Amino acid sequence: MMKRALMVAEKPSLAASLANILSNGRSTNRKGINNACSIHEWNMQFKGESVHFLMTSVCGHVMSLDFVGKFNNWDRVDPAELFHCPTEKKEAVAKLKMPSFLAKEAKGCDYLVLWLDCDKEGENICFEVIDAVRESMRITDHNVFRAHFSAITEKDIKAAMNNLGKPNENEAKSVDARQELDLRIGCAFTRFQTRFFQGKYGDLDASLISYGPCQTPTLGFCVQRHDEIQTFKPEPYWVLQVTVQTSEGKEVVLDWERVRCFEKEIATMFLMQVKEFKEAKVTSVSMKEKAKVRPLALNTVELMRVASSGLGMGPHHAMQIAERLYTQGYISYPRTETTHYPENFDLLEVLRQQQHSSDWGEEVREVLSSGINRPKKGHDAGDHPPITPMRTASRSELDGDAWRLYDYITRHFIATVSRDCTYLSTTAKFEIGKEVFKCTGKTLLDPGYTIVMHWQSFSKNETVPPFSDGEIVNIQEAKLQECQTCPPDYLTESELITLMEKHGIGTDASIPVHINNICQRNYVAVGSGRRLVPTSLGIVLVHGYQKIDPELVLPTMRSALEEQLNLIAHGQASMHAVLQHSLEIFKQKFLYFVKNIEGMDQLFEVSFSPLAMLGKALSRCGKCRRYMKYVQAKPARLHCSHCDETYSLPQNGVVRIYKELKCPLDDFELLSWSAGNKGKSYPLCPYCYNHPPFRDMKKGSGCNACTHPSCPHSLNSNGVSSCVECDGGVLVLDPASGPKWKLSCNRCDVIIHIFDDAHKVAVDDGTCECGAQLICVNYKEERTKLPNEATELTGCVFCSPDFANLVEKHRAINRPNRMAPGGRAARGRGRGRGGKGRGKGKPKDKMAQLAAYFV
DNA sequence: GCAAGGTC
Repeated sequence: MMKRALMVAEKPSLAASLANILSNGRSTNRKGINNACSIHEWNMQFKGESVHFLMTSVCGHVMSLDFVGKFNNWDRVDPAELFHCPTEKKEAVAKLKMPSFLAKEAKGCDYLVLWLDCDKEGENICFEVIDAVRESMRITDHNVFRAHFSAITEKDIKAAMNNLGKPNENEAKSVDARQELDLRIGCAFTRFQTRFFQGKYGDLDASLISYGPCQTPTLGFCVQRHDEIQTFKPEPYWVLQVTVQTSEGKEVVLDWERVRCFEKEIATMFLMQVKEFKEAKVTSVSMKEKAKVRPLALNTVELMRVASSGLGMGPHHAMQIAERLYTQGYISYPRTETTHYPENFDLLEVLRQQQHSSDWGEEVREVLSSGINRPKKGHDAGDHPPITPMRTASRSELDGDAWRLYDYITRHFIATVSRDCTYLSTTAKFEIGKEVFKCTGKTLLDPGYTIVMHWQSFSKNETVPPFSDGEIVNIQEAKLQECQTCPPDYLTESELITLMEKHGIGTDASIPVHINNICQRNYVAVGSGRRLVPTSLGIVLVHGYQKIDPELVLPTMRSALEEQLNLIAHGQASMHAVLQHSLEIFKQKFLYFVKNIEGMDQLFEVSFSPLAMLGKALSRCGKCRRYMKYVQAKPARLHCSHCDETYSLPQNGVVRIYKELKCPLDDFELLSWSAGNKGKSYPLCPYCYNHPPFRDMKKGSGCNACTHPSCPHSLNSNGVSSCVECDGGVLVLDPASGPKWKLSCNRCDVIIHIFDDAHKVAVDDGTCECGAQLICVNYKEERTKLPNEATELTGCVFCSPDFANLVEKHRAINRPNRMAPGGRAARGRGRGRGGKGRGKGKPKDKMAQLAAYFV
């Protein structure tokens, strides 16, 4: 039987190109089970025999790192634990079913050839792929290969195929280490600061106060510029300005060679000296041919810079549009670091496609007829060719921003093969006494690429009148001009991208994400000219880090971390050693930060208002009976200033008091939540919403204990009875506890299990002499445990003899009393074991589920 | 709900 080889690329587009090259255009194509990846097949000689090849791809990382389930609970986990708690790899995008897709295609394969991108992330994905196919094919040292390629060209790809190597485990491990460090450090700091400041201030206007080794230094750049502006002290200075008249009577303003002077007396002295003369003498006229060079081929970072500064589009938005242009076939792959066209890149063909364009066809035809200029030598990062147009588009087929981006990409491409713009730079020097002045001008020789990139062309007034050596001209005016030094302006997005690139913060793909993050988290706002103006939250955060531990916000922190990771990649240190070392350092930094958070808090105090000062009284607290305040600013929440407790609420809706009713479990006044005017509303108890009373009930799952007519927890309904073991306690029937039904008291620690295997249990309308509500139980006929095969029984769990055999009453051990005098225990009741199913899901689903138990 | 990195 013919042997089979599975080949895997990093993304579908690359799999298609590789298959096309390797099969000489003879591959067949089918969709994979996840509908995202295609499989290209053909036969080809390999290792001396004909082999059936399958070329497919992943979509970036197959797996991603996360904490194991219970450590994702912000309430129960101390963020310091995140530095050592267990982690696990989860499928990066569950709906792509990537591991099972790969496993399926690997079945019956004899070879695995990895065509992941040739960088550390790609190396890491190699091992994710190997892990995914391990069960389906026998993986040995001899049947797994790694293709090393530096450009998607026939020459390079075929050479890679003929010279396969092995995946680099050290590089992959360095990525594993990076993932773990980023996860643990980022989440620990984020959770701590979010909790700390959200519990104190009501007008932060941010639901998350995040920290990240990339996003925080990014914010740092913006705040640094803000500080420079704030601390800037304008200084006056004086400029000696002389206007002369040419022989043709034209006025020309000369530039002073000393440029400016910061002392008025001295400047005045120079002026007096100059004033003694009526004429200026031209001492030299020099002319030099200079060039404005054509641009380098376009890569992602440059595209983002231009989109922001030239087109007013944010980098995130620009990349979304670029991606759409790419998938529609208008441009080449838009994520690349490379600024150098591959040797066999058909520049002429791409250019010819554009020659009939009504927008730049004329310029293209000119370039074609005069012959293309060899593009400037750029940098080949070995990833993808530079960004170029792939087919013509007209203004009508692309909408606004898509057209503007396509227009730029195409003009940029044409410019890279156009001539440089050349001009004559003329400098005339003048002497007035001992002072020297000059006047420079530019005369266009050849507009070159600026015809197509017209916004870079010369303005008309840059030419200089034809002075000649030794010429004497009249001085028309000499005066001092008083000026002031100006502060820098806020950082433009384009400048920020340059800074990030320079300091190695983020990658071409993640730079827009980080910038987007700090905007969305309300740390910076985008001002006019796409300048990034930090908000008071952003400023206070950065100043706080600088006060406690400046390294946390330093751009060098990321590169220091990368240096450690490189030790792993180069095999100079084990992953374990590096992780242990770096995690220990950051854990100490974290603990120090927590201990000294007061320093940051002092800054918050000045800019923000404490929760207690904000909001309006809304509903009563179940613990102290005082009114709690509703804080409307994001995230909406309730705050009891007497108990100093904050209760989160469902977001993006309207919260009102609900009929002045109280929750039977904890005496908190009930609220009604509705989504806008026409949206559905449901009642909720603020305490139960934060501390679910039943096991399996997700925090924040909506109506927990309330008096909504259809809510089973209501006293008016069927879920709650009085407890007669204690004074004033309420027995709650846990609707999710069947078939071992459970009633538990919210005041004493009684738990009553009843009617194992009962089909349905409900609290009846009737009341027993002892004061408890009657309980009604239903069995299915075949499973009844009642005398005479009855299927229904109503009675009291405390006194009815009929119930004696069916009730099991005990006291919970170590269960904190929900209404203990010293304040309510934080833990809810009766969440004995984990599990899934009932009690989960959206509020409305849960209502339906609960209702089903009691109707 | 959290990071950063791939990519769709």
